Amino acid sequence: MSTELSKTYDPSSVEPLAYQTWLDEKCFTPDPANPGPPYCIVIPPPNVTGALHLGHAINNTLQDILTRVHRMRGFNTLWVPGLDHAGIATQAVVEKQLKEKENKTRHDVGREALVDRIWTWKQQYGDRILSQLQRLGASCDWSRTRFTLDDMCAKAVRETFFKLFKDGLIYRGKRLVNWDTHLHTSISDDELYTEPTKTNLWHIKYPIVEESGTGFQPVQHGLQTHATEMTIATTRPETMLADTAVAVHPDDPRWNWAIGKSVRLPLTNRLIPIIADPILVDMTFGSGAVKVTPAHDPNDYAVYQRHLGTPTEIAILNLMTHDGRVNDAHPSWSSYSGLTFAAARKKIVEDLLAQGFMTEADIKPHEANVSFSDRSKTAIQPYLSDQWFVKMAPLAEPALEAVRTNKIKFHPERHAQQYLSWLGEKRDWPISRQLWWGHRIPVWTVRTHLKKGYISNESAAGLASVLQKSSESFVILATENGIRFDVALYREDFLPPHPFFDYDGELTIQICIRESNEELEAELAKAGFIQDPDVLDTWFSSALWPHSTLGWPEKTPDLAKWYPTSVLLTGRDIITLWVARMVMTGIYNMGDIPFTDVAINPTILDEYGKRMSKTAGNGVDPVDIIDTHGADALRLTLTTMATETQDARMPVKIICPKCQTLITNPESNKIPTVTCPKCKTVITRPLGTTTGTPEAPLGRMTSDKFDFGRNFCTKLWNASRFILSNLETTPPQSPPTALGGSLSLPDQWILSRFNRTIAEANEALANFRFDQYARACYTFFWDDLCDWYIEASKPAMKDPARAPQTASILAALLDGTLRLLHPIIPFITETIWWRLNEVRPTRGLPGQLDCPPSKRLINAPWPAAGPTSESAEHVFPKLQAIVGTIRNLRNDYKADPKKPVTVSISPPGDEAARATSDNRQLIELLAICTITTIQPNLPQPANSARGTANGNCDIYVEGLIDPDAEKQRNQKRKEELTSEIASLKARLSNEGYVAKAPVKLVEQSKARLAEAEAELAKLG
RNA sequence: GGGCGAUUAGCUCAGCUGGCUAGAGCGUUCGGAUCACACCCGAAAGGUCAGGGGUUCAAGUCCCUUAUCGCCCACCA
Repeated sequence: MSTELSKTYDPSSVEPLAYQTWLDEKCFTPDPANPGPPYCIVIPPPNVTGALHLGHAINNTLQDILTRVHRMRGFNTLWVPGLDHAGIATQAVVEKQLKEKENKTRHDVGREALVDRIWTWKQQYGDRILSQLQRLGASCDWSRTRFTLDDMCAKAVRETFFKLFKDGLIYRGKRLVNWDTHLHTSISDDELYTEPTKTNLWHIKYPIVEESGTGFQPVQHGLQTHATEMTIATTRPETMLADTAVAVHPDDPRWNWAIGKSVRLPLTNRLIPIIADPILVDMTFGSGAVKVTPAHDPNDYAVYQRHLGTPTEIAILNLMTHDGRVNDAHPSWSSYSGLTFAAARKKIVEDLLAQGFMTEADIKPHEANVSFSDRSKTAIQPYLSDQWFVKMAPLAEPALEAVRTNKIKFHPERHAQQYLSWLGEKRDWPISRQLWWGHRIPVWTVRTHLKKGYISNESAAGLASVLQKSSESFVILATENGIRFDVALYREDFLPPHPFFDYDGELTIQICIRESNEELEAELAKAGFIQDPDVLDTWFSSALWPHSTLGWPEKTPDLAKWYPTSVLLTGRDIITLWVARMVMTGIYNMGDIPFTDVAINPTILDEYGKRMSKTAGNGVDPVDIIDTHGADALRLTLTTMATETQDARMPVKIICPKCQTLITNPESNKIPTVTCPKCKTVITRPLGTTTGTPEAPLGRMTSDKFDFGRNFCTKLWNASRFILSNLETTPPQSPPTALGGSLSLPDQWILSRFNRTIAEANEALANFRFDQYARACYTFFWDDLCDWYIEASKPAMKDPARAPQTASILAALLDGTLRLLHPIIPFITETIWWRLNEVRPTRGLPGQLDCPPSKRLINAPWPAAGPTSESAEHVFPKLQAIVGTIRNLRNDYKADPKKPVTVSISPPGDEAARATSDNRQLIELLAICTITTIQPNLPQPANSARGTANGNCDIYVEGLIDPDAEKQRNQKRKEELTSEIASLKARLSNEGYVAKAPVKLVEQSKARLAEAEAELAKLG
């Protein structure tokens, strides 16, 4: 097969071949036994909710860059790919689809069937995601692909849960969840939307009474007569039935005298205390008195928790049934029980009015933000429920320490703040979810009665037999009255005379089983134990990702080699949810941090400034871009966008599938189709998981931002073709590139620039400044190599004496450029490399680029930075400026583009004159001119146009006679110089400047002033 | 309300620890089918660095403040 490069660059013919070659040769699959220091990245596992968008593309491109760079640097490099089951989100999309297509709820199909359907979905989108990553060029080790629900991860999840349970870090507690009273399910915050809703603010009078038990006497306070009732304002009057306190601000003179007294709750006759709570109550809002309904309002629940265990502890009453009606838990609610909350509100308002606790004037229109369920579109209710929690304090402390002591570093650093402040709160982590898609909580529970000395009833007797069978595979926890009854121990201790067996009374017994064990579970079921129906928060499994993917809890060679991993690359939105938790579980399970660096990549926004997201449906499929621009172009463009700022905006257009017209993408994602303005085709918008129909084909997206990358790749392709064609016709110098003292100025300059670029790339990569890395390579290749060195090499290549060495340098530079760029644009560089290997198998730079080169670029060593030449980098730009000045004059005077002009040059001194003379040919070629004289202090020839390069080198172009143009030029130049002189003079006459600024700067200013004045004098 | 960030050329963005003529790509204008490349080459125009204060010999860069926008978190009885 020929590796010859086609005349035009076509990514679609290059990319699949290169990728397949890497796969075939197992370039991505490392062996832990191989030499080389470990380098490992674990992918932030994409959710299987849908396909990847450009946000994922940038994240994965950057990971691939680090992976490829380190592979080239000789590290034993592993990039672990994988997927996240994304509990709530995935179940939600499948349930939504079920509803739309079959009008069924999950209860209609049942747990097992729903989970099967979700697996089907996972298969479809999981495969899609992996193929997207491959199109992108990700050099992941696909043989190690993980999924957060696979057996390996499940084992890690079970082990971690068991460990936490055993250590007493998992407990059962109450929590307010968002309850969908229509679907009878709790839903996540993500599935809520709030809408300003017109409602009322009801002002209800609560009579104040002396402390409970002393009768309902209106309050007299000292000599002053205080109010005998409190007016509280509420948007939800129906919840008053479950009020358990009224809160006021302790500093509020209107009410603080009443703290410790009570109110008689209207309609129920219950006495509830007046308490002080400076956090809940805003003195400036409303009446300054707030009703507290802990079971039905998140803020009020927080009040309940704050006062728990203090003298002002308050009660908590749940008013609601699971379908959103008033329950019958309290006798005083009897006239309302069974009513929906809406109906109860109506009746309560009527009753309050009738009984004089409120007048019509106390009902005022109000607009409030009401939360609705995205799925059922009904108002959600806060609902008190039992949940599992992880205690954070013991886990958080070492995780905080790891970042405080710089064992883990964030890039950019500022993101550590978010991590530290969130973890610092140490709020317990609710880990149970009322879902079916996820890791089932491995706890079996029974409520039973124990009698002293023996387990009394049948189910508990069954327990005894279960216990006999099991080894160290379970932990028992027995609780009563919300207090942990400490009997949690291993089996060998779990025998009489353990205090457990002396307990007499009702007990809730929880058994956590370490590993999946069907036999044991069957025994438990027989003994009346029921497995918890809930599943774990999806973050519970992803928190283990860096060690679970490497095989933990088994002691695998992978784990030994690659844990801790090296860098975690992710978006800033999950620093708390994910990064912090990985650090905690990593330290807890492994005794060591999961990674040493956390690099945060920018968030990709759409053209309207909204975050690209799967659920929002404004994501752009990277494959769309790969099809229009190529994967390398996509990668390069994204890499240059990876700056330290946090956002990157991405304007996109929809391509009309019929006429290819580019259509502006509408902002609202509620618009499902667009119409092509040209051919009037109706197009389905590519929103998340939408697919086209025959009537409305799916549009695809593109963006001209990626022209940047495509143009660069084309340029690289063409320049390579040029260099290769030169190499084909020039005999190789042996040994490869003996770069002796015969180097010309351009040779020295370009090699120096090359070495500087390597150093810049290294530094940028060390700082995770991917944009700087890409730009350093871009500038070197295009501006220096193509625009100057290749042009300068053209005459050299025609000179038989100089051609072999020039060719060797070109070969080395192409080789080095390909190595430097490979991590960013792997496909095209690999393809060119193959051809270069054929055309010039021996090449290199001693000590920098190895020779013979490796067969595949992906395995080629990263270039070592060589010496730079200060003098070459000082002198060559002066020649560039001379060329620039001549070109400028040619343009300004409209010289015939093909005809050389006659030029004389007056450099500022003998040394400059020599350097100019030495490179006369180069200047003549690049500026299309013939140089007649190079001499300091040259008077201006007659009929010549004048320009200045480097501030002090006069250049005269003869034969360009255009008095008007000259006048205009001179005038403009005079103005520039005059203003520059004025500002320099002002600066130099500033005593503070001359006294305090560095001497070097002052000298420079003086020199520049002299130059400018001299030039102005010449202009007359 | 708390936190983070942004505001620099028409657009999208660089500009590190303050240093003297603020850069790039695209777009625009002018010129160019030259034997690597028109997805190209050469040249040019275009910016009181969001507004206002302050520190300093010197501010796009540091500090304060105002405005607008974005994201994350907490969300107002």
